[in-house]
Amino acid sequence: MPQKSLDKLTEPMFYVLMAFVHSSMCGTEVADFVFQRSSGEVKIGPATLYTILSKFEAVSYIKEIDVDGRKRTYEITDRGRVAYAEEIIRIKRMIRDAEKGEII
Amino acid sequence: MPQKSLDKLTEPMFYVLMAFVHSSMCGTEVADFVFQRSSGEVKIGPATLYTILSKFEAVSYIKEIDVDGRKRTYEITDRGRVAYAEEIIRIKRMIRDAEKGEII
DNA sequence: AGTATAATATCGATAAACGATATTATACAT
DNA sequence: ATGTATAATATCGTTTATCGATATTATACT
Repeated sequence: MPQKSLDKLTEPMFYVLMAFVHSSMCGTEVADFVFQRSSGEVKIGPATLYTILSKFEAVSYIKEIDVDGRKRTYEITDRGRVAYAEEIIRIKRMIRDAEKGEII
Repeated sequence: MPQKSLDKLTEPMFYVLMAFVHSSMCGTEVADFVFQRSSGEVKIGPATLYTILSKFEAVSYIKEIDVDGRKRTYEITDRGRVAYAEEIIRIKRMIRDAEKGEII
């Protein structure tokens, strides 16, 4: 059977995938990337981070490409790129829907 | 002490507030509004809906303005408008951050 | 009065976030 | 080679949200 996908991403998940679209990296590098890319607005602690990495590996949005001591490096997969692109569409739809209404 | 706010909104919460920005209404009207405004992409069932209404009333994003039999009508508050505006900013920031990177 | 309908409310299970803490592997100093 | 610091990952426990299913309640219409 085909592999399971996540029907939508949460904010931290979205930023984690964004990191891997930028480049392959390990967990702590993801956390740093997200913090910087979001200008310090989004902080992902270890609990959330490694939970998401496990989940993403389980659904094949990322795959491990290197282990060096404790350090595990992941790279995004085609499935991961698709999920990321779909999430961008979903987010943009939210903005469009909001702008259908009155300006507040 | 000042009243508690939600630090961020989920997708269904965002669409519920969007409904009240449009006009005062009751629960089932909210569900219909969200379905239509999102072109059928977002469906909020009763469990999620009334959980969110209770939460929003508790944090004063909406207030009850009429009860007619079972039907309870709510209107958005100033606090609710602020939360909605902040959420739009947050969502737009996600897109901006995504577009800082490579086009995929 | 009895039945249909509209609207709200609740149950129970699943998923996610997150601070705090623990574990593990390497590097560096003495 | 031992000890200590550091980097990186992993897990615990609590809280919050979603959501399908089902139940409850109030009104309207025979």
